[in-house]
Amino acid sequence: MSTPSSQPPAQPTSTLEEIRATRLEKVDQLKQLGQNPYAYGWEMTHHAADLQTKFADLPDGEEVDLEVSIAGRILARRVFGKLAFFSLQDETGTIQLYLDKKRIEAEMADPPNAFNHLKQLTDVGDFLGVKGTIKRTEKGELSVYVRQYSILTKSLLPLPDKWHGLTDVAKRYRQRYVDLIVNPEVRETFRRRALITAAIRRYLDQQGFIEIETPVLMTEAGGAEARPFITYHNTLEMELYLRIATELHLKRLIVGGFEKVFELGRIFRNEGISTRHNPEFTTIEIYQAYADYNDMMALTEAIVVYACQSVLGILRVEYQGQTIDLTPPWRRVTMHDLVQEKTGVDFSQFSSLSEAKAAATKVGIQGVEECESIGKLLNEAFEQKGEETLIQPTFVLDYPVEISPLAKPHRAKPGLVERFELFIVGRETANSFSELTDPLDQRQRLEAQSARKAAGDLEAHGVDEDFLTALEYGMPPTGGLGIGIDRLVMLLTNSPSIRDVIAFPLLKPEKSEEV
RNA sequence: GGGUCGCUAGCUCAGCGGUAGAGCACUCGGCUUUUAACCGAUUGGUCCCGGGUUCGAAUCCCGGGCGACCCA
Repeated sequence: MSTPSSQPPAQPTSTLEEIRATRLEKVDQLKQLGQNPYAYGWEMTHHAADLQTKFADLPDGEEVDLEVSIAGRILARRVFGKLAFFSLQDETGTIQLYLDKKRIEAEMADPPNAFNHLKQLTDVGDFLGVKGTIKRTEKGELSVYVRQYSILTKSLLPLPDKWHGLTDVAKRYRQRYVDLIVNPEVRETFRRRALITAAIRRYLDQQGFIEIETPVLMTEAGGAEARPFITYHNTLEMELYLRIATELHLKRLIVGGFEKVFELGRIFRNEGISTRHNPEFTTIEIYQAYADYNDMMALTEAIVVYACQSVLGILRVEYQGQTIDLTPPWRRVTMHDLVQEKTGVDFSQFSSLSEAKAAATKVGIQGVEECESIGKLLNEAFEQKGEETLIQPTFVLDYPVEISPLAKPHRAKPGLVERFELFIVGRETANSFSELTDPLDQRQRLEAQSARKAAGDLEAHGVDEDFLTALEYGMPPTGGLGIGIDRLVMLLTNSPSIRDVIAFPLLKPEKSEEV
């Protein structure tokens, strides 16, 4: 006895493999119809956002006799018997497609039954090019009333749930392209990041700075205290380091006669990963001849203000529930004064290390015993009691010489250097000095560091002899400034994690390879 | 490095010792004003991996992997 059935039995199509197979069949069907499922291009006249703006005032139910041509990815399909609505997403936003069987089949000879093929052969995720007129539907949705369409690229894999989207954090970072498709705010973050770096370059260009690219591969890491990545050059048969800073090369350019140089680029530090640290990150370092750290403070304010205005248009920034006011001038406070303010201890009074240690212990500073100088103790007290309290932008000035091997001695305060760091939301966002130009002093400081490297300090580096040679030719008085671009972008995009502002952050592979 | 939490269908999640579930997506049928379309039907699983306890483990225990948050 046969089962009376007018319907073909439904095939299982729910697993990823089945969905992919179903869509590959559609690819074949398109080819059989003479349609290329992987087209070569599309002539666009408009983007979604242009149309939404241009026809913002078009009344419900009205059509405009303007032929437009757009393209994008199908994000949603609402299909009826002889009518369908698709949501199409391009880089600028989304717009609805109004797909009417009667109209499409009157306009399109190829393929035959164009409306039915559209229903059967398209999926959410496909790229579609359409031509049509503008109409706001009775229900008030601005739409392109389609005359002709072309499937530009078939998508083989299903997108995440249209309502809940993709929330699994690891998956968002591992498959950022999916994250970008379904989470519009992620695209906005990276668009803003581009606006910020473009604004910074534009500002510096206006001020007469030029950008010069310096080596990433170095025979000796330097310019900062950090563990470097080590790589290997085959034909030279030597180990090379990935740069941990751009400082030493940019200063060579100042020696060479450039007066205003910078580089905005990637540096690499072989250290831990956290919401504030990625092994590769972006800094800008800027050097200006005949300037000092006071000039650099003004430049820092100017750059950050310009970038913020360019991307947000205001200077009061909402960040994770706090309001950060970037209106200059920003607070300037010496490290000594700040530590005294936070702990009640005036470290400039002490004449002996033991005296200072006793006072530091008394106010609850940890790790006092490891500090071998008053300067390190002061810095320890600042990091433990000061840093995280600096929510509004604050320049902290005049650091101990012990932790600042590339900065010029303070012109008035013995034991200190002319250096500042900028803190915003408790995070170090910029670092600057009046650059050390005395080659003999510089040699002493680098050799002391080199001795620490020999003693096993993995964050210390050997002496860069060529850099010292450059200084011996003579470097003019110079102000230097470094800004952490990722942290600035976090602030201006209200992103809690550095991974939110790096398109492809480093993650461990999901499955460990054979060991 | 330490602590806490998480990992179940393509996506979002429930189930917490007794036959693996829901919504969405997919597939099929219907439908010319939807927008999380709707109605009906079908389908879909290495419950992160490996051990152990148990008559029986997604569930309990141990180890491992990956991630999130906090701490150093």
